[in-house]
Amino acid sequence: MSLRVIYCGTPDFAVPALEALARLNEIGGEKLELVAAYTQPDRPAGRGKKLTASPVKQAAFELGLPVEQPLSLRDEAAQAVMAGYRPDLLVVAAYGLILPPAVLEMPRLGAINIHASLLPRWRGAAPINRAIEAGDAETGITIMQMEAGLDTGPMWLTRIEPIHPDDTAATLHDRLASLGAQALIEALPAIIRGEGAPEPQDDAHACYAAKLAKPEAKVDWLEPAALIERRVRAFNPWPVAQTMLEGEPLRLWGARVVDGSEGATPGEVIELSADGLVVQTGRCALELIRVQRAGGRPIGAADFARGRDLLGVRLGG
RNA sequence: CGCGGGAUGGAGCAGUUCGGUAGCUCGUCGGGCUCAUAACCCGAAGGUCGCAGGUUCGAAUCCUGCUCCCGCAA
Repeated sequence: MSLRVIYCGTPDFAVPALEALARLNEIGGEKLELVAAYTQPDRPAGRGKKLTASPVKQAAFELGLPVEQPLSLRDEAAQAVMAGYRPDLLVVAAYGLILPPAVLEMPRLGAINIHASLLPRWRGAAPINRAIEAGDAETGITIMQMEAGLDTGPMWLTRIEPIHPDDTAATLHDRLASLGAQALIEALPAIIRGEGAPEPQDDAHACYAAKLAKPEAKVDWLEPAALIERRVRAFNPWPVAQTMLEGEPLRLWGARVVDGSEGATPGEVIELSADGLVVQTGRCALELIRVQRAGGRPIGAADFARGRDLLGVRLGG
């Protein structure tokens, strides 16, 4: 007997699990057959607006997998195409398209999802970023059975991952992507054999991780330094915390909380330190360690400050 | 052909408008001062000005082509 699997994913996060699946010949006593990869359609992206294939599409191409990129899975034609692959199981990771009930019910074993948080906390699109922004001490991976609701399905397996004080969304993302692949492989045998039952989520403890939006990246210097510092890490590598300096955007890639100065205006540069520059906030101050101006690469804030007269300058606005 | 910025000693920048000695803040090295120092003083080394071609007596600067980096927008 063989198990026919369709993989659905789009960004980098979904690549390690796809590759891990591709390396397996059998699982849970059954022959594993990856029959197709579903990913979002190519979109104009980057400078020059060139059509760009998703990371999952590129990975699938290298694995020699058929790739499907429907605009939606709500219409019957797309569902018929999927049915043609005769899937026994859907594995979904950050796919970005809604799977309607007809799709969830099509495979014998349904659809399972790799979610980058400890559900029911941080259901939704940006769990990694929101966990850092909120200052969570730990997060993790949940392998869950998908149902119609947004990340509401019962959980097969949970893996915890600590959030380090210097973690950015980029570093945590990489660890979780890798952990997600491991957790998937670990959870699959029981799922395939129908052993045990997934644990329902406690909706009372649910919270939602709203998708990141560019406008959020703008720093409000009236906020506490601790929150701004978490956002600097949560928004790295995208959309990147940002402020305005003398009419030009300045992106913040690294910062740390330090003592503030009495009487200083939030947003004011109150000190040039060995590592960078210190900016007053609503509570305490933020020492900028790594910054980037438009047109330039990220550089140490101390380097940035060289040759510039920044003391007393007001950021933001 | 989406809009735009940039490449100048090890770092960050000015100089390009209007062609004429390679400059600033640091760092490095040497020396001095100091109980001492990331402080201060004196001195030195270090640059094919992204690449290629063109104009010119003369190009970092003007013209043409190319490479690489990046912001916005998606």
